[in-house]
Amino acid sequence: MTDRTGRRRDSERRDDDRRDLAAMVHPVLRLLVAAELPVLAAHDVSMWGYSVLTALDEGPVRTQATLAEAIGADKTRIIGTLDELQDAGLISRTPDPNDRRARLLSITDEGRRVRRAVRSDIRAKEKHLLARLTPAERTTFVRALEKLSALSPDDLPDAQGLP
Amino acid sequence: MTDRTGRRRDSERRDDDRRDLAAMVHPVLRLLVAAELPVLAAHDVSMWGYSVLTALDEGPVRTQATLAEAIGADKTRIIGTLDELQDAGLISRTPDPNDRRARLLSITDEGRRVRRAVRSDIRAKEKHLLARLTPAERTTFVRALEKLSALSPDDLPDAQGLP
DNA sequence: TATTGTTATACTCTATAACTATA
DNA sequence: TATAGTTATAGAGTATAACAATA
Repeated sequence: MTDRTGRRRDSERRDDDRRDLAAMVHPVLRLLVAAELPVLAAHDVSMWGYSVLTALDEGPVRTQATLAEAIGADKTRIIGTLDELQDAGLISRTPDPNDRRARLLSITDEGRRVRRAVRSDIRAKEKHLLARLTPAERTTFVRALEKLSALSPDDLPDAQGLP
Repeated sequence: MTDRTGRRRDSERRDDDRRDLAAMVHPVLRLLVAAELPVLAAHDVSMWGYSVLTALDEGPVRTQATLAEAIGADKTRIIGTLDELQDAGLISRTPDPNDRRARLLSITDEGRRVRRAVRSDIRAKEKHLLARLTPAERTTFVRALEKLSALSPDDLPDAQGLP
């Protein structure tokens, strides 16, 4: 049934023998990032910059902290990114007249153009990777990813932060 | 058909409107890592340590560089990890008598025990996450991950390193 | 006093290169 | 001289805390 080290033979492989999810997801992410970096570089946008453009293309945001949280970043570390995007004319960033502490953030037409150009190039590369899957696998894989990526850490068991 | 900003309404959503894969995979990995860290801490193993144990549980390895490459790490950065694992008695690490430059690496019985205990705990947490998917989605998702995680950077289009 | 954004500091991770020991 | 491993250094990325402006 099992060999000396406790591993099952291929013919008897069960779901149990698979690697941990993280051990599979990590290389996949590495692959995707490797595919994206040259595209981003060609369009002169950083990874965080692209993430910001994507978020703002969904609609404007009233504070930088909100935006930072939306893309899973620290509020202090997107500042440089916002500076770059603003200098490049890809986003607009002005103090809220009603509360001058906050910065109204929105994507510009040029920003939208760049974002979509980048996305189109990335899509093309993703297509090559997803071609390794059957059409049915592709659809299900993407839907599963959408579901799982929408979860928050609070959805983990025992994830209630210690008060 | 599309609203002012070019977004389609939900009822007409097409595959095209999905986020980029990396934008979905990244949060999923974050979630998985958040789930794993407390487990690893409870067993006094680092993430890299666990990765090494997993690799060595597949069988012994003759050089550290080989092991490093197998787990996608730099050969210099697993040294500390190997020190810890060895001190904890979880791996054996001895010079190859035939070529004393190389280090024969293998997992110990205790290492195997720890690795499996960790894996079992991680599996339990993964189960909670995968419960968000239907059984059919689960199976397909895992299989798709297995396929994609097996790809190398060379499988990307235009990935031929410049000579 | 509380909140938003910014800057400064330190800390972690990683990569590069220099070194040792074997061959 | 070439290879495996180690150590040292520096660099990038990130988080923490202090600060300035506004409310």
